[in-house]
Amino acid sequence: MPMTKKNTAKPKEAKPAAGPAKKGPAPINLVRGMKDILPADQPYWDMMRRKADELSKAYGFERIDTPVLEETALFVRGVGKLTDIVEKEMYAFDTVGGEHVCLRPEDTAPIVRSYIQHGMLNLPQPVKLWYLAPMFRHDRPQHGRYRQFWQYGCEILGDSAAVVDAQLIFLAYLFLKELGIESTVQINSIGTPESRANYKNALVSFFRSRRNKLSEEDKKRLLKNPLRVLDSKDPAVMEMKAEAPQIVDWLDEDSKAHFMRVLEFLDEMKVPYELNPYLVRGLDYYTRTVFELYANSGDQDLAQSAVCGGGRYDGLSEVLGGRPTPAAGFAMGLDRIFSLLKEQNVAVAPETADVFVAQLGDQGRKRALAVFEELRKAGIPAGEAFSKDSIKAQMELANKLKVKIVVIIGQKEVLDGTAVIRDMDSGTQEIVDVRKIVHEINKKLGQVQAH
RNA sequence: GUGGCUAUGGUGAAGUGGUUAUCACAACGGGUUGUGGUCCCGUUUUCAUGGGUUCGAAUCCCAUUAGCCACCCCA
Repeated sequence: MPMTKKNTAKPKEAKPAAGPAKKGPAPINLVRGMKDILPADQPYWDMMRRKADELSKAYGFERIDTPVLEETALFVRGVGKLTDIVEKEMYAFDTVGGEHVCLRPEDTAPIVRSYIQHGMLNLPQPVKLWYLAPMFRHDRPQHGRYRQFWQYGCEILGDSAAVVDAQLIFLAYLFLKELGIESTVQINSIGTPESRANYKNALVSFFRSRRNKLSEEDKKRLLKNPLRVLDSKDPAVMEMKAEAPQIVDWLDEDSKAHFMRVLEFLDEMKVPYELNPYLVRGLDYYTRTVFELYANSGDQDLAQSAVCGGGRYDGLSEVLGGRPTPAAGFAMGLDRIFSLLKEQNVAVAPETADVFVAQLGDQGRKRALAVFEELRKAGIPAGEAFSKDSIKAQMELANKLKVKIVVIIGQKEVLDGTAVIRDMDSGTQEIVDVRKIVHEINKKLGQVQAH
């Protein structure tokens, strides 16, 4: 559906006698970066929603929904003022009441905000929460990257144990696996803010001495967020990286021990992972464990093959004005998983009715309405087209819906107190007592299933 | 935000300067008013938008918009 007409303010009325009246106002299009999830794709989304619900519950998480709109300050402080998300990707605006608000770009900060505001520290710790909701970032759209995108995430607040990190990673891995997507975990530890600061200094002085080899982009990064230089795809930097100081060597003893324990648990749970000393995350709140999950299937070269990101964020609660609260979590990009599911042609069971209620004539229609309702109450979902008069059109529709049997009620049947039951595969029909319709249909469905 | 590629009915395509723009699928209607899947007939809907070059533009040029790819960043 192309058609674009944003700047349509042009006066085009100049020629009134141009011919037959045509074209009303220009069609309204989707806002850039937005996406409709159409009925044909819903089965995939249902699969993901159901799996998220099932696994989260099984692992002791409780659902939470936070508002789409939050105070802008929440993310400026939580995610980090200098991160790209906050600096240039937020849908931020002032309300008529003068509040500074924005569409949430992620859900971890809001959840911590909620944890603090509702005194969840008085609940038995840890508090385990999950969400499945749309997020908003004003990025340049691409396949698998939209301005409104859906995330499934889990957060564990109030627990600093290494096993928590591992369990979250395992859960993310399991979610993908059970949807039929094999993935690999990339993992690293970025220590505490203090140990990281030391490492940053070492890194900066390392690259400073080789400053002339850096691109303009990387020079800027070196000033703003030195860790990100490690992410650079510049071949020159990739080479230098090998000699650059590694963060593992700068970790404090506690962080190192924590990291080792996380890895041990992952080994125990047989989660395939790769240590990636260059993995740093773009959000300021992370401490210690950071990880990303990549789908093995799909196009490996695609920049959007990262489907999940997460880590530990022990300092976030304090930054947001709460008590020190260790925590960790992950966020899963459902739009990307959806594309993978679709590419892999994962079988999704379309939800179709087995029965169709067809009617003929006004009397027939009235009786059919009652029969339809009777079936519904009996737990038999049925298709219908009560607005259509032609039996032919109704049969065509029944055929397209791939129902197994059609109940036909016309004038004659109303007078006789009967109904016609047609087996759509064999084309055979039988006349039954309309008062026993539910029983007859159940019997018939039982026979059909037996084949 | 930067660069590259692309843009033909609802969908997938053909058409690279010359008359009424082609095909398939889909949708809707019909094949004498009580029966689907096959078949036959018909109908609706297009050259993304704006401008330019030309006797003539879907076709060439420019701008805009959008999609995709890479970067940036991230899920």
